[in-house]
Amino acid sequence: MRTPGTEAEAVEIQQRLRHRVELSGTDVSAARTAVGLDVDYTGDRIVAAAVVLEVATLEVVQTSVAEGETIFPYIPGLFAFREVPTLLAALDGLDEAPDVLVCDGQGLAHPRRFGLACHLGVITGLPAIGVAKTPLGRYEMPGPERGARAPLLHDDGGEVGAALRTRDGVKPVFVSVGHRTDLDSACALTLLLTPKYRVPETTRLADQLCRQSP
DNA sequence: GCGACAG
DNA sequence: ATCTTGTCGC
Repeated sequence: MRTPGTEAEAVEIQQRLRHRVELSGTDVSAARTAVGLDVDYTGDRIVAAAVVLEVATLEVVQTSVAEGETIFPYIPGLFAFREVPTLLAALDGLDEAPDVLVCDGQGLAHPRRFGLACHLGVITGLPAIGVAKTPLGRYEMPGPERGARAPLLHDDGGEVGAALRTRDGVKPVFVSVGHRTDLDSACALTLLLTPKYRVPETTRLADQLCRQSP
């Protein structure tokens, strides 16, 4: 997918691709491997990192880094166009495809139900979930214990994700389906990836890796 | 029209 | 995302 020249063109691309999202098919909590994806900005450069973990042990299987130029501006709702090209390059550097993509941003929890995790899932054909640190829409507050969850809501009232508590008494993360899985599986996987910190190990390690790769 | 708005 | 110290708690 080339970088859109205008905001309107970007929206058209999302409208066209959104129908390819599959909302079931894989229990990602049974995945053997999961890849964490994140980027870091430095001036007009962008560094993307992919870290593959074995879900059962949380041990690193492989890492990959790619660098590119920041072309598309940051626009909430179109944020994926800024990061997708370099993230795909990082994924290309992996020897074998991971079982699921764990993205740092929204999946269906997006104004057009097509956030970053949907972009990456549909383009790669791999199961994908979005785990964001802040939500785009409204949400109900889950109970205070790890594992508690409450609906993340679209403006039209539909449930597009979940506010999921990954640590007792700590602000929840915002989980949504990206591609080829369901919300229950996505939340279950997120809990497997958060034994100690609020944010999934996949995302934490990818964040560390791209942050230290100038 | 205005504000809010993933990273 | 980034600008930014010390502090409280497990």
